[in-house]
Amino acid sequence: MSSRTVSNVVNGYAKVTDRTRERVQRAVEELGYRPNVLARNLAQGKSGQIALVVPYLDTPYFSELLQSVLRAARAAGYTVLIDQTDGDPEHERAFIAHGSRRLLFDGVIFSPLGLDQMALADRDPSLPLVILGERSSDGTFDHVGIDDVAASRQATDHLLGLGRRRVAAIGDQPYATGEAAQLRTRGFREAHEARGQAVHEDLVIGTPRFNRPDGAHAMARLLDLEEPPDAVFCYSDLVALGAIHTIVSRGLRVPEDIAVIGYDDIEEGAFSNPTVSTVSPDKEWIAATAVERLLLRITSPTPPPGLELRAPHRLIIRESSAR
Amino acid sequence: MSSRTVSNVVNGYAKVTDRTRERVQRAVEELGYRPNVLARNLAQGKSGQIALVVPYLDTPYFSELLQSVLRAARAAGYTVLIDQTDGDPEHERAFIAHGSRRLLFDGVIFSPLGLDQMALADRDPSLPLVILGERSSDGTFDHVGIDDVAASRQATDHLLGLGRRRVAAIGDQPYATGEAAQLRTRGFREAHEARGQAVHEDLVIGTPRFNRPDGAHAMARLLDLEEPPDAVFCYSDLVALGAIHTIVSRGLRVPEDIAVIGYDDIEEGAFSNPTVSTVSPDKEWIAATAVERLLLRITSPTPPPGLELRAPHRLIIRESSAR
DNA sequence: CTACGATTTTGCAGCGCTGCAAAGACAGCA
DNA sequence: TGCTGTCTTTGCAGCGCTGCAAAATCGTAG
Repeated sequence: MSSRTVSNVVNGYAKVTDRTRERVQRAVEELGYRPNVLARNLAQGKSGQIALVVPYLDTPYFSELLQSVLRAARAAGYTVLIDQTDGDPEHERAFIAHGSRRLLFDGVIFSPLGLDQMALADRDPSLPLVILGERSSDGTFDHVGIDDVAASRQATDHLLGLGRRRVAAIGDQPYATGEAAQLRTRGFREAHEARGQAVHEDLVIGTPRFNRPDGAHAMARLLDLEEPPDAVFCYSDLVALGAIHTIVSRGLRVPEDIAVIGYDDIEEGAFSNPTVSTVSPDKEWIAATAVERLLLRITSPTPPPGLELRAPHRLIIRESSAR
Repeated sequence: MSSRTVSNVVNGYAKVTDRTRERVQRAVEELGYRPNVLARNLAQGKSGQIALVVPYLDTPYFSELLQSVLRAARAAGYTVLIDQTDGDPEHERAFIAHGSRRLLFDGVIFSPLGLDQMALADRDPSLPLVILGERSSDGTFDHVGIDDVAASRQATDHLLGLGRRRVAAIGDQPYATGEAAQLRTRGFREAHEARGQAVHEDLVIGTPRFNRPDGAHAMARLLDLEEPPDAVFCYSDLVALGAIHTIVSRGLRVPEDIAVIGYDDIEEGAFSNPTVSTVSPDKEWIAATAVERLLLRITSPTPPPGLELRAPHRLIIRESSAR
């Protein structure tokens, strides 16, 4: 009973007689043998791990996503290693750049924040990569995300359809790394155009990030205007929650005085007061697809073409923008 | 220039002449050499990874914790591998039981939910382990957590101090795996005793988990009572947010009609409407201490004694229980 | 110029597994 | 019984690194 035979049995590989299989299994049982993952990794040159790299882990959107990624990876026998970049371009680059720590993981699902399209191109081409969010694929990796422009157009149109005429947008980021924000702003504008309405440029507010304090501050600025908005399209649910916090603390009502819609559909928005209307991306679909494509990329002998994968999304109308 | 010498330089080890060091570094640079982590792992029998195992990753408390753990681990040159157990006892056991996948990680920071003290004892004793939450140490692992009884006593006392006389508790779990809940219930009772008040037994409500829907349902049951409570101590902030959601949707006011206090101090509670009073455990301290103890346990030749480490906590009073 | 101790470099073995190809076992048929 | 073809088992090499001990080098003293 050679070690090689044991290996065959343990891995379910190859042709093994039922008799041998049983004998080995009994021995394994008795001796409490456990295969050494490290040795297997070395011999195969693979780690059986994938990395999920996101800017912030305490952002509900990402932690909800992480959960789904974890599930999908586990189903395929992979473990998940995580890292948070804080949006730091250097840190982000290190992860995808030439080799770096490589080998710890067989592939990466990456949600870039600080890296623009240029920096993304300069990467280790042998590292299987799936990008989430708003960088478009250059053909060497897959990109999974919803159609931001369309979703933003729908959200904005919903507010305009309510009869609101001074619709604000919170979250614009008019610089190279703010692609996601810019797509949403584009959708915001398209919705106005489609209805023949002019965008109130003073109501388009930028924020450094997409979290609660950002939303709260931006909203305060909007309320300080001579003519405050009567509706707000927020580029994330957290921004929306921050904005609502400010509105309410100023004694105004949502949605009566100001209607609000967010983006991401985090659970929190379904229980807040008021509940928050939102653009709901299908996170389960995104996670499952990202993992599936990544594993394909890892196991495929020839690199598959880089795909642009559009996840489904829908508008969820709750109290914050009810009629 | 042997491979062994390169190894010495790369690891900063041993006595190496400046001249050799330089020569090696130049070569490394030119050839773009990267050490193979997998091989090093095998040779050393370590993986340089620690695992963080929690019941739910989309719970803000855990994702905020994860973030701090990640930071601490990274500072020590370790990568973090995560797993979510969904509170499944089998899954939890597999992680700490004899060997299991072992070797993928050098140690585990574990927040058990489905495992009682008994099951916890039956584990691979060679696996460095730090427990978070409410299992007490049996001397072979460290335990990090706040003093739940004291914290709960303080929270309840705060409500009683507001002059409220019908104080409810949401989150009790009177079964083996509900230790955390039971400690909080004990604190709840102690606070009543200290003030010579009787606990209204019908106002102590159990919940299967500690999330928003649980809080919302439990609150609905409380409001359906003949004599509803005028204050509620919730065993998590999510429960509190769910409860507030129900209260408000029934047309009642927080804190005027019902005061609410939660537990965990998640960011959400600072921006909700109303903002939520809470028991704030020092998460940064917990994460840093857990990682520190775990690494000590991993690197120490003789296993250090299992410590009970009490993290600091404080009461944060916000709108939901303002006077 | 040789000898010796101290320091740096090198070589070898081995971590435990898998890929590959050779060896062995077995069954069928002449 | 002997031979062939097929299927199963085995042995060896090697993944790339580190621990250990031997070999080489260097500096200094006799």
